[in-house]
Amino acid sequence: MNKEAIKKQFKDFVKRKGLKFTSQRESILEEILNVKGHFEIEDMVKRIKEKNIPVSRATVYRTLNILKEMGLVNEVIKYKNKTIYEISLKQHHDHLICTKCGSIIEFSEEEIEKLQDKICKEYGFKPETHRLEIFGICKNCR
Amino acid sequence: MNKEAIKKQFKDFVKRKGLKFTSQRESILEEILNVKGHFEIEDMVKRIKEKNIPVSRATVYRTLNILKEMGLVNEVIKYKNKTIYEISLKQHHDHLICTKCGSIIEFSEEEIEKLQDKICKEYGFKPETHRLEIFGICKNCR
DNA sequence: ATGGTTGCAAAATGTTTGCAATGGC
DNA sequence: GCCATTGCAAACATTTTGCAACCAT
Repeated sequence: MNKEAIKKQFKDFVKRKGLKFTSQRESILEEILNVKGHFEIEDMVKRIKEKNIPVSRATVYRTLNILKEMGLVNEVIKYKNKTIYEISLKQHHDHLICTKCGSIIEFSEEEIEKLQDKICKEYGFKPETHRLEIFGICKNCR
Repeated sequence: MNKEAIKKQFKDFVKRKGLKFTSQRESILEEILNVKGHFEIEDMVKRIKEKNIPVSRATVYRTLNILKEMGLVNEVIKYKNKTIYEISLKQHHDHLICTKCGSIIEFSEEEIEKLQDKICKEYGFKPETHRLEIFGICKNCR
């Protein structure tokens, strides 16, 4: 999906909720779309400050919450008391996190998804999202 | 494993590291052993305060870090910016977390563990711990 | 006696919020 | 013009830390 289509999707979502499509929200979305992989909010704030885009930290946090609700970004990892997000355009995947260098490697495994569904059924649990994080030492750091 | 054995194990670990086995550390460990399931640090602090055990918040945090390093407790969940711990005596398991009532259900699935090992091998990644959290709505809340 | 440990309060970190001014629609 | 939104700073929540007094070994 291209950027314009996503932007429109966001605009529609916002309007449907009776909210407004402001220049700040647009800027934040654009910045997020520029990032390929994962990001932390504080990095996003810094990036925005560096580009002199007039958006405050509070607005970044508030917009991220809307985007999360909309499902365009996912809270993927909680590590060292920080939340790391990613844009959720790709197929679902999970993460290997190197405890030495902090690098994050993505993987996806259809089998694991299936097993999770099976388990949820067993417990009468209706899954919304999930997060599988494997912590360890990556190839480079070994 | 019984409490005394665990306590000894902790004592040995601490000494091996050139640290000291203090009454505060002992009290904290005892309190943790009294809890069956999961706990948040602040709850632990409250519990300790209520029992008039002379241990400060800072010491609870510091001791938890030692216990985590030792592998006796695991950071199991990061949810709403809180860390939830559990004692890691039982077999490894993962969690279903109800986003409505906050209840945590444990499950374990041998197959998932195996698949994770397989993936780590593929990536040359040496796993240390992992965390699988499935968020959704539990049976009761549906 | 030595050097790790404690409690305290202050600081650090990440995130949320109240409020007056602003700006979509 | 209405009402959501913004920026700011203050508030919050969780966790860490500097330091002087303390205590296990």
